Amino acid sequence: MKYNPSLIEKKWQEKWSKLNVFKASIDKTKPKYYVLEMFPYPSGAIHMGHVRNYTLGDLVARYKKAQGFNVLHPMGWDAFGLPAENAAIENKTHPANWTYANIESMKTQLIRMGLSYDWDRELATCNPDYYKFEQKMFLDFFNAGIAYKKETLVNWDPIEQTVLANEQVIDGRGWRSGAKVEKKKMKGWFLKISDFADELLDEIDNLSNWPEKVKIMQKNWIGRSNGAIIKFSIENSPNNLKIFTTRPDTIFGATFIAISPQHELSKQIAQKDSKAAEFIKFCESHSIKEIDIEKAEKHGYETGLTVSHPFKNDVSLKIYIANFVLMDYGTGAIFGCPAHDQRDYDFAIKYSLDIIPVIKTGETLPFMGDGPHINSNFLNNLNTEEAKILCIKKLSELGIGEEKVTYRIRDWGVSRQRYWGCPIPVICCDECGEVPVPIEQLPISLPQDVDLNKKGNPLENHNNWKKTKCPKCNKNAIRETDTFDTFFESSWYFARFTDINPSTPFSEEAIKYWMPVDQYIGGVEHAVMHLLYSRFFMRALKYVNIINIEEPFISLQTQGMVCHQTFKTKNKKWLHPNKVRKEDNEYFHVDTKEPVIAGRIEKMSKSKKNVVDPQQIIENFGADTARLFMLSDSPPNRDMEWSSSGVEGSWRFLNKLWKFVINLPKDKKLKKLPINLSKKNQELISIMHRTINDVTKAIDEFHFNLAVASIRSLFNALSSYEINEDDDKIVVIHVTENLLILINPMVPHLAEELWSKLENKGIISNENWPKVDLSYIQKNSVKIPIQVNGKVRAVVEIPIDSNKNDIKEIALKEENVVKFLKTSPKKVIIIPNRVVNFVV
RNA sequence: GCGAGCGUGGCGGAAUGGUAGACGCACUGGACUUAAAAUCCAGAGUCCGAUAAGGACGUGGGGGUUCAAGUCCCCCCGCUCGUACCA
Repeated sequence: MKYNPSLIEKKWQEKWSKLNVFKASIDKTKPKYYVLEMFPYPSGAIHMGHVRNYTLGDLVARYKKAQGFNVLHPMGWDAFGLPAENAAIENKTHPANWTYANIESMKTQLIRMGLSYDWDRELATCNPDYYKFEQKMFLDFFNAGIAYKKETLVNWDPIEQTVLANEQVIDGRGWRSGAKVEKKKMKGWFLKISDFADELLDEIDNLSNWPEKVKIMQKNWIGRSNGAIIKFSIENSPNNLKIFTTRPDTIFGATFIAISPQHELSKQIAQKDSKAAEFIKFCESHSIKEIDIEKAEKHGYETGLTVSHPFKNDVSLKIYIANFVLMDYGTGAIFGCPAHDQRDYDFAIKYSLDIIPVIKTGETLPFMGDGPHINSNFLNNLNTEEAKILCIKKLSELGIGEEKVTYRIRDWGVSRQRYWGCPIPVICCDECGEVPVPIEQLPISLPQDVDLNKKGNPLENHNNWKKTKCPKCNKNAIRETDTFDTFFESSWYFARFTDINPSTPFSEEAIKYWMPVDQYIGGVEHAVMHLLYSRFFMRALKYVNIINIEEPFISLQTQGMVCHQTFKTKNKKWLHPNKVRKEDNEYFHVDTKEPVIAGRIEKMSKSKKNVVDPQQIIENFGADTARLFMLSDSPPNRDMEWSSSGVEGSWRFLNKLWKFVINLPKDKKLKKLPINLSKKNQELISIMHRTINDVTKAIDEFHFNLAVASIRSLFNALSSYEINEDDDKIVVIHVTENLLILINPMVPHLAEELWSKLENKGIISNENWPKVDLSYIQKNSVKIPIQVNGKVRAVVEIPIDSNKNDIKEIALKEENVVKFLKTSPKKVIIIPNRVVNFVV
C-alpha cells in the first residue's frame, strides 16, 4: 500500500471535525493554553508566509494538547483595509463581496492544511457583529478623555483630491496620479497612547518570554529621554522661544536655533515674510514619511530673528526655520550644537555657522562621545551626565529652564479617510461640536451603496449616509466620515476569540480563564506597531473598566520570512521558478530553452515572481510534507529558503516512515514491554528516551528544526534495527508508537493513519505526550578532547566524573599528545567531563 | 537618516566560552535493474599528504580579552525588518 496523502489527509480532517477534537471550552480542572497566530489579511490565497506561521502555531497547539493542556487555538480575518478598495476599483466589485469571497477560499486552504483550529470561533473584523463592539469602546475612550480630535499632517494628492497612505507615496509622488504629494493639515481622531508611555515602557522588562530584539525596538520606539526645556529670549521682542534638548550639557556649544516649519513662530514669521512662507510651503511639498524627511537634504531659512544665549551675555543665535525639525517631538524647536551632533554639523557647514567644541576629544568633529567639558564656563571638566544635572540646576535657578522628560512616541492617529473600515461613531454638529452617537444607535454600519471611483473620501461623498441629526440639539448635522485604522481591530481580536457571544465583546469569565495569550506567533514586521498598540489597547480598556488585564501576550515568537531564489530572463524580466529548469548546474527557460539568469535569494514577492504557491505543493505532496519541510529546514525566527529539493527530502522521509510502519509485524498481543530487555533493546529504548527528551526540549525552546532532526535520528536507529525475537517486535512497535506521538504535531494526518494501522483504538490527537525515563539517558562515560595549546590532539573516553589526576594520567598516555608536549606543560587546565588543555 | 536583527561547507542549518559542521538537501561511488526512476549501502569543509597516519587553514573582514572564541568586547562591510496612513 502506497502513501497517498490526499486520501488520508481528507479522511482525518473530516474525522477531527466530526469528533470536535479541537473544540475549546472552559474546563477549570485543566490548565489552559491559548496559542494564537497573527490573523491574516484575506488577500485571496494563502502564501508561504501563512503556511509557515500557521504550521508553527499548529505544532504548539497539538503539542500542548498532548501535554494535557486545555488548548484554545482560534482563527479569524483581519478583513478591513486598503487592498479591498483597490481591488474593488480594479475588478468592479464591492469591497465586501471581494473580502468575503477571499475569506471563503482562504479558509478552504487552511482547512486543507489540517490546522487544529476551533472554527466555531471564527470572526471577520469587517462584520458589524465584530466592529460594533469597538465603536462602543471608542465612545468609552472618548468619554474618558483617551480619544480626542486634533489637527495633523497627511499626504495629499492634489490630482486625486485624496489622502494617500505612506505606501501609496512612491518617491514623493502619488502611485496612481504621479502628482507630487503635499503635506496637508487635517483634523483626525487620536488615542492618547502617550499617557501610557511610562507604563508601556516600564512593563517591557517583565515580558520575559519576548524576544530581546522586539523589546529593545519597543523601548526605542517609546523613546523616553531626560532632557531640558530652555527658554531663549527673542531679541528685540518680549517673547520667549522654548526649545527641548536631550543634551543641555552642550549649551555652550550652541551656535544656532532651528524651529519646525509647523511651529507657531514660523507661522507668525510667514505672515510678514513672503519668502519664509515660500520656504514653509517648500518644506510641505513632501510626504509625511519619517524616512523621507530624515533623508531629505537639510534646508534652513534664516528668519532674521535672534535669541540671546542664556549663559553668554554678548552672544546671540540666529533662528532658522529648518525642514528636519519635527513639530511632534519636544517643543518643535532646538538649539544646534554642530560640534557634537551630526545633523547640526551638516547644517552648520552648509550655512557657514560657528562650530564650538565643548567636549575634549582628540577625534574629528562632530564627536558624539563623552568626555570632560571645555569652553563651558561652570560646566568645564565635568562629564556629560554631571554637566546635564548642573546645567539644569542652573537653568531652574535662573527661571529660564527646567528638567523635562519627553517621549519619541506620538499619540496614535486612528482616523482614515477610507470607506472599507469601521465607522467612527461620532456626529459633527455646528453647534455642539463632536457628539458621541448614542449607544442605542450603535452599530453605525457602513452603507452598501458607495462610489469608490469618485475623487475624495467615499463616505464624505455619500450624502444620504452622512446627513443626520445632532443627538444633543436635534439640528442638522453630519456623521464623522473617517473610519478606523485597521490596527484598531487587531488590537483586541485575541480577546474576542475567548468568547464570541453576540451581546458583549467578551465575557468576564472567558477573559479570566483564557487570557492572556500564552503563545503568540507572527512576523517580526509587527514587532512595534501592532504589538505596542495591542499592549496599549488592553490598558485603555482596563482604564474604562471593560477588561482586567494589561499584557495580552505572555510569550511571543517572531518568525522569519520565506525566501526563494529569483530568476530573470536575458531581457532582465523576472521569471517564475516553475518556468525554470536546472540542467548540469545551468538554468534554462522551460519553454524557450534560453539560458536564465539566477539571481539572489529574496523574500517571496509577487513583483519578483519568486513565489511558490502552497496550494500546488499541497496538491503534489500533501499538507504533511509541506508542514514538515516548513519545520525541518530553519529555526522559526530566522529567514528560510524554500527549495524544491528540500520539499522532496521531506516527502521521501514521510514515505520511508510510511513504508516502515506498514511493514511492521502486527499482533495485538505484542503490547506490553518485556521486563528484562536485551542489550540491543535497552539501547533502542535508551535512544527513544533521549529523543523524547531532546524533542520536548527543542519544542519548548522553539527550535523545531532540531526536534525534526532528533526524530529523524530516532527513525534512523529504528530502520537499521533487526527484528529477531518476539521481544524485539514488542520493543520496535513500542518505540514506533512513541515516535508517532512525537511527530504527530508536525505531520498529524500521517501520524493518525499510521497510529490506526498499528491497531490502536483512539486517535493519536488525543494521546498523551510520552514521558522521559531519565535512567535511560544517564551516561556513565564521556568523550573529552585533549588539547595542547588549545589544539585538539586526541579524544579519550573516560568514566563520567573522573577526578582530575586520573584524567591527567589518561591524557598523558596519548601518543599524539606526548608528541606535541616537547617540554613539561607550564599549566594544565582540566575541566571535568569537558576538556583537558596542556599549555606549553 | 535613525532603531533593530542577521552573516558558519556547494546549500539549509547544529554547537551551556571547551572535539566546529549534528540532522537534512545537493553531489560522488557502489548495490538492485535490460535501462531509468525509486530504494538501499558508503564517502565527503578546503588544502598538503598516498585514497593512510597525521598536519595546516577554516564560522563576512580587521583588531582585542582568554589556557581556550562561531560564541564575549571594539571597529568595518553586506543583507533583512521597522520607521507612525500597507497589513
